[in-house]
Amino acid sequence: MNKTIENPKAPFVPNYLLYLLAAASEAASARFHSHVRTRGLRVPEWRVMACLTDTDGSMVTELARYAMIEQSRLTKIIIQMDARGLVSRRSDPKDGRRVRVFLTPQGRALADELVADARAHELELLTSFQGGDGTEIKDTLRAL
Amino acid sequence: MNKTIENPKAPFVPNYLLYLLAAASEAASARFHSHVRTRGLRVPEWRVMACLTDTDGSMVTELARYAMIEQSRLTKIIIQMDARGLVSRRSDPKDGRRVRVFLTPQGRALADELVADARAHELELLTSFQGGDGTEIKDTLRAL
DNA sequence: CCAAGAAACATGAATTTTCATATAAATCTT
DNA sequence: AAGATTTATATGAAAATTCATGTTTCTTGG
Repeated sequence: MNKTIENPKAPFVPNYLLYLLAAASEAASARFHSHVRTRGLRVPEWRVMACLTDTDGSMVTELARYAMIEQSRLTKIIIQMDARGLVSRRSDPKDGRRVRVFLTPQGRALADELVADARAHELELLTSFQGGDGTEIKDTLRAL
Repeated sequence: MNKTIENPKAPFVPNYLLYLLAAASEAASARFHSHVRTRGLRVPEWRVMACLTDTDGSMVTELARYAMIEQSRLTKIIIQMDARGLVSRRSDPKDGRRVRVFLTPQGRALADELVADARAHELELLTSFQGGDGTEIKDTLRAL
């Protein structure tokens, strides 16, 4: 009874969409994430910075949604980043409950640099693995 | 139709491949992951179970690669799952360093059930969002 | 206007995760 | 075959994350 010859069932995991998505995300990100760490940021911090380059001054809850980070976790991350001088937190004058988060000049400098690196890395990925501009993959991913 | 003219500052994040990958993975997984939790498992535990349905009896390091979980973390997860009776750990008689991990009957029952649920969920996802069998998306993801 | 409820953040305790390193068993070297 | 090296897993302390809930500040119906 040789299992290899007999084996009628295909493995589940390597063909499972959610696994492929997670694996692709991991694989595609690994190199850049380690670049991020060499710049002294952890991945969630980088996400926050990247989001802030788009929506500087957004409130914590908005930022949490945008960066896909749970709120209480984000609060703690932001407090640390504030302490490191990467962002500043100011309460919204129109609504005292809200805390708006801004990049500091130092934070912006780092963010801009990393965004540029990210763009370069993305370009590399897309050209080396697909040749195109990624429109197709991206549209597919957006559909999910 | 020229985005650049209408909106000179196109946002970075929503068009960034690594973000789209992470977001797609999150979004696609959210529902099923919460199903997994209702069955009393955390996501990494589910990953371990799913991998073991494919490669029951694999060693910790192999399992770590397959499940995309760092080794020392996996060791701790497996120890917990062992305590809960979901898996059993036996050292390899051929190589005393290795620890082979097996699903217990109880673990296998749960795993089989969840894999079936996962397949059903995957089918739902693919038909509702694409209509096809997902071959195309999957091939694209594998390429990354 | 006031009380009740909702929204936005913060907080604390329990749990997980990470990172570096310890331990132990095989393999290689000479 | 002893010592050195590598491989496999475990462990411990520090740090991060989760979950439930607390606090403060708006909002709204009566």
